[in-house]
Amino acid sequence: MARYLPGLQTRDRILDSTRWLLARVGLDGTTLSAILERAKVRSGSFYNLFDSKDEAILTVIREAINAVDPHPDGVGKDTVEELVDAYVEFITGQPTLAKIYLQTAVGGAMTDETLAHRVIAHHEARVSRLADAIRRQTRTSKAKSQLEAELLLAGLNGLAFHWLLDDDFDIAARARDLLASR
Amino acid sequence: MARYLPGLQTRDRILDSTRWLLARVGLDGTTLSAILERAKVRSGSFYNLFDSKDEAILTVIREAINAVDPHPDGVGKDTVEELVDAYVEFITGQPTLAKIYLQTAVGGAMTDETLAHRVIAHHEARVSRLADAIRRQTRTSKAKSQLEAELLLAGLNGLAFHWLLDDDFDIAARARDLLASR
DNA sequence: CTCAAAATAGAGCGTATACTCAAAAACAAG
DNA sequence: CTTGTTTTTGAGTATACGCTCTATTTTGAG
Repeated sequence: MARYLPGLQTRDRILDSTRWLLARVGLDGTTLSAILERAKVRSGSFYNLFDSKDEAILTVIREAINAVDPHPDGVGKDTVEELVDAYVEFITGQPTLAKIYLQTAVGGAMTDETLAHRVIAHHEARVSRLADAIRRQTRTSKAKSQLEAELLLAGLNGLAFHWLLDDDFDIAARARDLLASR
Repeated sequence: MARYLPGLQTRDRILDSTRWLLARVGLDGTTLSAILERAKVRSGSFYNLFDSKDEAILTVIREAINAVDPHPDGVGKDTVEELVDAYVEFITGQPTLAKIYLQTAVGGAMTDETLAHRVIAHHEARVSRLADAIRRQTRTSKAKSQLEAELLLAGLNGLAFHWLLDDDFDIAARARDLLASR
């Protein structure tokens, strides 16, 4: 058995627990004791692996932000439809991370400035990638495709927002409608 | 001086304080002592006027949800443009309440079930009102205008979302673009 | 098996929170 | 002014939080 494996395993258990709690009960509900109980770990072990409770939480949130951007290798090749599908799949397939992502964005809690910038940066990256795809397919001007991408992504975020409120909302169908209505 | 006036005034001060704090520091930061300090009220007075801290917070949140729906008298008359303008004005003019509204929607914190239903109900009311306006102007079918309204509102929510992240984002201009792109 | 390093356990600490309550103060009608 | 009511005060309580620390157990290479 590799040497530092047990520690890494409990670290994973802690992050799993934190991720689960963040999505279900939000930032408030994600208390240390809740994390510990779910991860079956005692506080001493926790503080051998993380400097603070916030470190565990920020680790999970960063992971959520990164997860919004799929297939980083396919930049410059994918179609608009593929990008929209990828977004919907992310939202519905990983509602846990999706919720955390949107919660972080709306902010209020977790007043970490750098986190907000990170979300903005990711948002802009997704806009320009979408704009590229639009430009490749429709050969519109750069400014126009940028605007179109911005509006499309706003629509998708709005749909995600609605879906989080209402599980029965058919986000995939509405995303297709959104694409068709362009 | 009217009899129960002083009590009502401190009640207002408390709600003002709560509203301000909810928007600036979020739900977490809105502690009792923060509310008390800002309202210049001691805990005893607070608990003469509210049963709990949550009661004050929920009062403010309900107010925020209701504020999303402007001019309830103009139902059946307003144009799509007017409704979109009203939405943008609400968001930019009352960012405090807007932020609380979106935070409530994304949820996580404040696990009040009835609150989520309230947000959904309001959302649906706005969709159908928007759909009516669309129908009046374009004479499309009921189903089609309903869908169009849903997508338009999703777009607006997405833009609001972006604006909350980034103050410099020109939500009014983008909302106009969104209208123009239909 | 031995033993040093790694990992866990869990009692305990300081602090902040929401909330209570008895007493004092402010107030307005008679 | 007197009096009963409303309002405010602020010390005090119980609880939950994040976190520390030492003792104990587990681990795995030699």
